[in-house]
Amino acid sequence: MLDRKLIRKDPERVRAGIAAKGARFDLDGFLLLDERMRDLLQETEALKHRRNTVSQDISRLKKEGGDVSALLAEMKQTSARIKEIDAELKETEERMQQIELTVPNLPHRTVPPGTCAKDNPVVRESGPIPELPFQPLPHWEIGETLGVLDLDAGAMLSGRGFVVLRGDGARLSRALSALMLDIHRDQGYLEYAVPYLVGREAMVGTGQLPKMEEDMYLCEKDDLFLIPTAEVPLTNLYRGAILDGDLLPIRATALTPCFRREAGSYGQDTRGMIRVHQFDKVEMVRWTTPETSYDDLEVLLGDACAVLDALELPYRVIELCGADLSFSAAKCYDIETWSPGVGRWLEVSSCSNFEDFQARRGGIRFRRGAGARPEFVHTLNGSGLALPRVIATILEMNQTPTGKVRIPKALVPYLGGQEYLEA
RNA sequence: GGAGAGGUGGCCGAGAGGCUGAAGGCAACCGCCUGCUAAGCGGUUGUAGGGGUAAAACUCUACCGAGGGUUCGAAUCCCUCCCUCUCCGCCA
Repeated sequence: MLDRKLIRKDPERVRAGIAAKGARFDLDGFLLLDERMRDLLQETEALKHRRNTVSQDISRLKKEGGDVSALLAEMKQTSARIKEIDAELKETEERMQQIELTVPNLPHRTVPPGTCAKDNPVVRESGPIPELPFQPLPHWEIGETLGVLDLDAGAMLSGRGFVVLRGDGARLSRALSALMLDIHRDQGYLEYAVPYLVGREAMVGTGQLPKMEEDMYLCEKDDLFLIPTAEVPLTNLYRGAILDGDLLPIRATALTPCFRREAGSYGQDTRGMIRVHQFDKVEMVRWTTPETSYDDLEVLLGDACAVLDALELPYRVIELCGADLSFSAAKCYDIETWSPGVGRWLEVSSCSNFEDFQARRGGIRFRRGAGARPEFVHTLNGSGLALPRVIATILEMNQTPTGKVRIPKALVPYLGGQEYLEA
């Protein structure tokens, strides 16, 4: 949610920011509603003031035995009028809130302009991509041959886009999760285990609702959503809270499955484990102050890259241009790792600063000291990392001509000393 | 799922139609005093929104779990919902 005062005071800046994201918003209509709302507010508040004072008079006069019938009659009318105005006020306010929930966050001034993914500049590369001295296979072939990946079983159980990991594949996934969580714990993140089903309010708080409802799995009986990312339960942990400023930045991490309908993405990236409806991901969230949040974003990005460094996987960091930024983000870096089997860069992490956009929606604030006014925190999150694509690139980057797959050194202890995956 | 109890400020806790933004206590902050520490004394301390201002000051309105209703007037009466606790049932 944007600051209503900002929309009021600097509509052109809002207009420009939304345009940079390639979104549309009837700003003028909103401003009209806002003006109407304030007119109504003033009228009803003046009437309420009158009612409050007259009510006192009535009480006093009654005690003195005076005649209050004229005042009662007047107040009856006044109250009726107040009721009318308040009804319209409520409706106006609700309409404004509905609109506000669909207005995207504004991009930070440093966000590169652009209209599509091609305009995302590469801002960092881990190093040269090692060339494999033979024709690399895609992970689904390696996985099926080793018996660690069973796509048919996934499709049979739940349909296309669901995968089954088997034996060392499942163990590799578990080992990766543990490694990632340990790395982030060392970086100062508190580990959580959170619900995978959340209420509407949580989804509105982080910005998935109302706009992205079609992409979410919903358990209708209980009106609970399957989380698309641990960002939702984690960020909402502090919904409505006023945090102690001295404790910022607060850091949290969690491993959860993520559920995404991926509506409308049929035909794209459908092979193997690249785009699936359910996948495990380790997520990091930071709550911080407005003045430090962009430093936090760089730290967060580094915290995510550290996982790829540990796994010895080549990667690059791209910065999303305006049009490619998600609804809630003000700035975002994607980390991509190289998949020699698919011949493409695969996104394994997205690190974003939401500034106070989510904090406004969820009412997450902090106080700089005793007696200071509460201010909205800035929230950030980043994947650290999404598992399936990491598993895919490990299989592909570490494949050998004999069909074995070398396990990255950092993972070996998590697999009981095992150094290779083999059939 | 059934039965009961309850949700009031940072916390505890009174209030049972008007004099209550809310007693009392605790905590925090500021000042005084005490040669340390503790105690003591005085004062201050909620949130949101509107108006106002260069910014303040100031001012109005709302807020006692949420939403409706009754009334000139609701923390207080009525209805609905949510949450917490206790007991019973069911279940990994």
